[in-house]
Amino acid sequence: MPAAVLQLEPIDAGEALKSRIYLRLKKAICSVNIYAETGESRLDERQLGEALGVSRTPVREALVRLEQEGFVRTVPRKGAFIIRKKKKEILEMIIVWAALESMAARLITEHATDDDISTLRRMFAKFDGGEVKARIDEYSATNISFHQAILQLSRCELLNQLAENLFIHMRSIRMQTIGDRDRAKQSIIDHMHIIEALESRDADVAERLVREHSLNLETHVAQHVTFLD
Amino acid sequence: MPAAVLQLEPIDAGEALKSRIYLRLKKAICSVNIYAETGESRLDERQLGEALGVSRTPVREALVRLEQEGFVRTVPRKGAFIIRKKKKEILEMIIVWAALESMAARLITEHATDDDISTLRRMFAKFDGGEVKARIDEYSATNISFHQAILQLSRCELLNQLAENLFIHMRSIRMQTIGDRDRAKQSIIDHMHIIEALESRDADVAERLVREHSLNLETHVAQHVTFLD
DNA sequence: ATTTGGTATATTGTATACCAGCTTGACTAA
DNA sequence: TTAGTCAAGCTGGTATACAATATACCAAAT
Repeated sequence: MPAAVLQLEPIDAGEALKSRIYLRLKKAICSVNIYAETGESRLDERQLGEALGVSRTPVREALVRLEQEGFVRTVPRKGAFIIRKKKKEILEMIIVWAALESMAARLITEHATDDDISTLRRMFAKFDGGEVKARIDEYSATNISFHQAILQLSRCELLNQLAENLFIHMRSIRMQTIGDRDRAKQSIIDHMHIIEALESRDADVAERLVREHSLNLETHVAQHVTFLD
Repeated sequence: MPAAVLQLEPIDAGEALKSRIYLRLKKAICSVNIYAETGESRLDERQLGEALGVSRTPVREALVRLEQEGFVRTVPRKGAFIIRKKKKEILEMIIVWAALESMAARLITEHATDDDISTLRRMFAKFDGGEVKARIDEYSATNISFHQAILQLSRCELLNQLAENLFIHMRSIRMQTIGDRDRAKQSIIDHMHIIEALESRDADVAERLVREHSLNLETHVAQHVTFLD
């Protein structure tokens, strides 16, 4: 006699402790790690393990991953510290970001649907009046979402993944520079031009505009940012 | 009295076992991991530790790093396996590589010395005769070195670092496609154009040529490569 | 003979034990 | 008072022990 056929999902046997710990720590770091922070930032393995109810081993493996991603630095015999990037490293990150995001823009012109692109335009609808400066915090969030959306719409997972690790730092930088001079106003203008290029499916222009937008940020940081180092 | 100021290099306080193991394993994987390999590719923690004369713990931490970088995949309760990328992932890597290398080319036109750039040209001197196909293996090595050199001359550490992790896969792909059709011949032509653009410090052209050179590889792989999956 | 279930074994995941190197602070001597 | 030394205890690095699970093999039943 035939056995009864049950439709069963395979149970998720894994995503072991180390992965869950990794995600917890990353989340915690991302929500704290503002460059404004001043205090010491050492992560005590025993303390973390105790707080999470596990031993040091999986905590250490999570820390190794975080180190590999550039979120923490472990000094032999001293411990793991949340990283605050040097200005030079920030500038390099912006350059790499420019490379990744401009390629993403190129891919969008080739692969994305019109509907996808229209979501970008809708993000800025509420700032049509032009009073950007008055709602600078709100605009800052939109600004950041815009750049994240560019990466996601590229439909290139690897591009997304690499950008993701730069993102936490980029977010801090963008938040702390958006208020300078009339960068917000220029930002919204740049974004509109980028959207127009995407809508007209002009890969070369879209790529160039995105790159220049990022590299402008790089120049600005190089010249005016003093809160690093 | 003011203390004498001595310029002292910080001594290398360790680079603990896990780092050295990590480098060893990475090197070993890079030198073996050809997509031609067929056999099982599991890495036995105990065995590795024994071979290196250490316990499993530092081996595991090295494996976590390698996993994070995409060289191995660990399956819960089963172990770590050297990764063979799917075709889709290879294509994404080539796209990301194009983004990184084209940005590197741009940076070269801005930062590199004439002497730096001349080293690129010298790499191809021995193939001046045009008999590339006869020495395809030798040319393949030069081809790969060329792309590596572009990244290095950019003087952007982060760009280099990110490209480094894609490199092992790119190398395999390049080695296995350089013999197809007359790709070698076209390759050397492309490279010369790239060098000319760099020499004339034309950022836009250099960037475009590098990008197109990579994306041509992507198209070729998409259409003709069958040894994946 | 084939299939099924159990058991033995091997291997990873996690916890704990132990070691080495710093850091700190107190005590002593100049 | 100050500098120097020594000891104790933190803290991370490594090794090992224990638990959980996957795989392979074998025996028994149909």
